[in-house]
Amino acid sequence: MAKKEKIKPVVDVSTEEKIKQAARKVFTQKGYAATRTRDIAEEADINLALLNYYFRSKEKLFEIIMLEKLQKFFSVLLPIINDTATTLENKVEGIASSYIDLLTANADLPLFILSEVRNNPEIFIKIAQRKNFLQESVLVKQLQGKRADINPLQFLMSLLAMCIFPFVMKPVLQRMADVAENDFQRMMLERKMLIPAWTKAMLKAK
Amino acid sequence: MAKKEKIKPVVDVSTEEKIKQAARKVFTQKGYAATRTRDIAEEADINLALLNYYFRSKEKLFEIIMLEKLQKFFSVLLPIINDTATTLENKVEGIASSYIDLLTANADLPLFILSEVRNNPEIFIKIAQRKNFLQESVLVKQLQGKRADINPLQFLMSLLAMCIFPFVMKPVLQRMADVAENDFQRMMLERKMLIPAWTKAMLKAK
DNA sequence: GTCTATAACCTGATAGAC
DNA sequence: GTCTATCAGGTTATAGAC
Repeated sequence: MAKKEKIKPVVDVSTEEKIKQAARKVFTQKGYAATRTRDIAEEADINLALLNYYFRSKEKLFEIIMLEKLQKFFSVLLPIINDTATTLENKVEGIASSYIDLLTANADLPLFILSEVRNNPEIFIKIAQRKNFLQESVLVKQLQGKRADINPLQFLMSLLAMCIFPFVMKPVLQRMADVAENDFQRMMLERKMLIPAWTKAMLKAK
Repeated sequence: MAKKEKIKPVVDVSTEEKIKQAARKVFTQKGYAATRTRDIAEEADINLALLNYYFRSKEKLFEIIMLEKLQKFFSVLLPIINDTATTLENKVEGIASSYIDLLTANADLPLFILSEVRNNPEIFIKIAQRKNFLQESVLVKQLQGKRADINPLQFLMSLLAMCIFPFVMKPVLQRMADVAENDFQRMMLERKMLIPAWTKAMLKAK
């Protein structure tokens, strides 16, 4: 349980939580550098000084939000790829389904993480539990058992690409391909079926 | 006429060009908001005032660089997808090969474009020659001829994802999967073969 | 805990000498 | 065209009253 409030009505959250919610929104939308603490204060409907009272600095607040977001992003992946009870096909379905659900509700999450990691690689080390958690995963072993001739990272990268990239491209798609919000969501739902079918075909390809 | 130099030795470029080169580097590395005009001036090894003398403002300079980068990014795609003389398979090979070459030399190009478009959608309209240039392309028609039951955008999105996403993920990969620069480049070369094979399998999948 | 006022600093841009 | 010096405005952060 991340928070200690017993029952917290949605209409009356603590000031600290209001600031965090606002920070989540503004940071992910605009990125660290383009965000002013005033934007966050205004969004949270609180006084600017309170931000520093609760979080000391913009940077400290950002770090909290970023760690949260990284956690969110990877907590989808980790339990699935190391599940010894499921097949490779199950895992692919699970990853596609969970990521598409997560990103449908948080479309700006991947672009936020990726662009901030570029400017701030250090923060990324903090959450990376251990290096090579991908290569040492059950999924990779299953992959190698099935197709020893395929570099597992190549496959994994394509799988993640098909799940995540559409959300990174979303702003572009909406402008260059006239894809409305409805259409986009329908397409992402369809993707939950397409990705397992396509990756299955990829693993059969010679 | 922006410049009058006929032949310009690499060792002695004009001040204007030095500023542009520096701007290309700093803007793509850090993004618009995190870039200070002082960074660019320092990188270009010129006086800060000269930046404004030649380009009026940070924003104007950025616009020039961004248009250049968008041009670069889409000029790979446009001629290929509308070539009536090539097959669908040829087009996939061409896209994979050209994008991987382009991005190997300009790895931060996609993340730069994608993250700046988020903050500044207007500039994007300027270069988008016409909407729906994807849907109206020869490639989409060929796709529909082959598999009328597949949404061409779904296929195209996966194709571009497999070409571009690895470069967006590159900073993450290098930290979470311990992929060195050499390994990464080898993988991208391998991808030029994998993508045609995989997309072919995808189009056969039922 | 919350507010107002302000300090301390940074950044884009320009004036004016050369 | 290029430089130094500086301005004007904005930004983070804090001091101090309530």
